[in-house]
Amino acid sequence: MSVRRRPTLRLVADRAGVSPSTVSRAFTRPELLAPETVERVRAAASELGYVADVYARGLRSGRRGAIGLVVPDIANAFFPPLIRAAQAAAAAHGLTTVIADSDEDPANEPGLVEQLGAQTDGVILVSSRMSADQIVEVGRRRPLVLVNRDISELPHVLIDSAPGMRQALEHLAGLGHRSVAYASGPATSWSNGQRERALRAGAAELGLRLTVLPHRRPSQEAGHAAAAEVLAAGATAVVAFDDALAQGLLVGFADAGVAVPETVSVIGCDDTIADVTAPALTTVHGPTRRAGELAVQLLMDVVGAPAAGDGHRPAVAVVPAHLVVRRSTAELAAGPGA
Amino acid sequence: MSVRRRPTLRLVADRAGVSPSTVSRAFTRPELLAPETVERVRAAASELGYVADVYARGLRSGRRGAIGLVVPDIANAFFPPLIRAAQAAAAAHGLTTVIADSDEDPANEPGLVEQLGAQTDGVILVSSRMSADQIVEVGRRRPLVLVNRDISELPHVLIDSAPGMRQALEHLAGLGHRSVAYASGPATSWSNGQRERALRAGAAELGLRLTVLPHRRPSQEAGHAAAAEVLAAGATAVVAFDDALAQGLLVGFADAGVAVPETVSVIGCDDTIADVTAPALTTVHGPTRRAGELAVQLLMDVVGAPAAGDGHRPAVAVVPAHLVVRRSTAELAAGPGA
DNA sequence: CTGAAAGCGCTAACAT
DNA sequence: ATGTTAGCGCTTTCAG
Repeated sequence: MSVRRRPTLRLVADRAGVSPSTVSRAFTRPELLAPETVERVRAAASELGYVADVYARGLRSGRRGAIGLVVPDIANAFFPPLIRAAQAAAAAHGLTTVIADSDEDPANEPGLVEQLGAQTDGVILVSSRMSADQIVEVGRRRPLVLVNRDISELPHVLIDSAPGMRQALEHLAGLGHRSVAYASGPATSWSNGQRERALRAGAAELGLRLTVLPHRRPSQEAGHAAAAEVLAAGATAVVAFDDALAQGLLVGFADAGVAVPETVSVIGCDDTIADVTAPALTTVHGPTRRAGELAVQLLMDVVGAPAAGDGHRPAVAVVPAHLVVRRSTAELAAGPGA
Repeated sequence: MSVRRRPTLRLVADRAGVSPSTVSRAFTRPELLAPETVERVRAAASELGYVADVYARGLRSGRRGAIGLVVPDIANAFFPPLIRAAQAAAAAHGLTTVIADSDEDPANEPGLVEQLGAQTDGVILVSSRMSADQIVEVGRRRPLVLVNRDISELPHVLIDSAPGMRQALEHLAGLGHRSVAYASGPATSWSNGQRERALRAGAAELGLRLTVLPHRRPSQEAGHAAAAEVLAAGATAVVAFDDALAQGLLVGFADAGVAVPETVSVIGCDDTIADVTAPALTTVHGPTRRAGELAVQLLMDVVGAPAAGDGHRPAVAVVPAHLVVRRSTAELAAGPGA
């Protein structure tokens, strides 16, 4: 049970009858060696249970073999799929992923990015709450890729809700709705701004009346409180910033004795809890996993580039979200609004 | 934008007019230095933006400054709270946390534990699906702490559902129920076995009839299918292995036109989605966060022990789960059963 | 294609 | 209380 010392490269070298450098090359640049040598070394290594020491390698080579990922809250259902995808993509490049959680506090982010930056080859910052200036500043020191922040100085991937928002409006219009409310999310959220803009544009084009409700924290409680405002606005349908807010609306309407979807239709966003609600939420689903993969890819590009950013402008990837119709939206029946 | 070289300890030493070892000590063992020296060194360091290189330090000292955490699936709502708590506890010890995801496949676990073991000071293996033998084997090489696996050879922390199960039964009995079903989870799950045992014992003592349904994957679909079996068994209440299964039951009953909680009461387990369902689930809540903290603490003990496990038997921590009453359980009204 | 030699940046004896 | 010395285990020129 006592922790025995791990075999070193030197030991493998002796056993295989070669020099230490050859063992090193057998793992890092096998193409430089005679195939039979590679095989002999590998055999010796696996007999001994040799695994290269990540720290020694990192020290010598400067490559850390890891990437960092900073999210506001692992427990928020939006992030884990993205995390998993990023982790898988990183693993495909032979890299470990270190995850940090800023606990929803932007003040924690610089330290986290700094710390992870020091022990990884680069970091992916997801849905940062920091100001653009701060982000650019931390991005100056080490390779940094953003997700869901639109800052041209840095490479980033954006989940574009606009197409989904547009589809939501078309769906509603097709069901006969004429007056729609938007239950806004946080004022500082890039995604919220983007969603509101898409909704305004779409409503204008489709001839729908759009009432934008005040900014709210994306929580169930906040959604509950918003239900009355939707009714007061005379809207027969509501699009919410995210599924948590939408779920709150569902409960709010239920408590007020208003039937969903018979009397009012509800659409969420993010598709995080949508199939667990009653009724199942019609929602805008974003390709979160794809975003995670792309972020890793962009990071690999930055890390790979010799003197990044001196000639090229940062890469940007945009992935579109789309509507998923479930049970919380329906044809406008009689005429309950006003 | 190009990534400039980080300042080294040597540089700080020159600027502060001291030797490298003094700089090192100023950060790792300041109590050995004159306070004014410590301050001078720290000032120089922060002017330069110096941060110790984790890799060089790890190589020299043997301490990695990190712990590993292996879970079956980050996207499963049960794990993130535990992860966050463990991360916070580790950070309090000055340690980073590296998370790995076995993707629900026990075959991935040994490699992950091995890999993390090499680059951390020890690993926490949560809800492992490996056989006990395999676990003991991987635990031989590096410090390992288990969560929700009861293996006496290794330190572990268990979330004990028994008290919660007992309370669930008492709650049901108090509401007039006499016949209860248990919707089992995976056959290989330690937690499932524990829950079933507690239920059998409790039912016997309270004079309730208990029908144990066949093992199922803990998914919503599986729960949906189980609804009919509950009715067929003549039970007026059902306890499910977890909330996903319970949610499936809720939907299954709704589809069958059976009212919850009026006609049948439903109790979940884990409290992962319980406040989002309709009706809100009465469920058994386990102190997941506490379990995460304790796991880190046990790991610290193992890591700290000079020659671990040669005299002492591995430490074990057990934390009890308890019932949280919400809206999916109610008094038995008329007499619908049979 | 393979080996010898020189450190990466830090910490831990060992000396003062 | 601080400086000196010697590497941790690996990769990487530089020579063959």
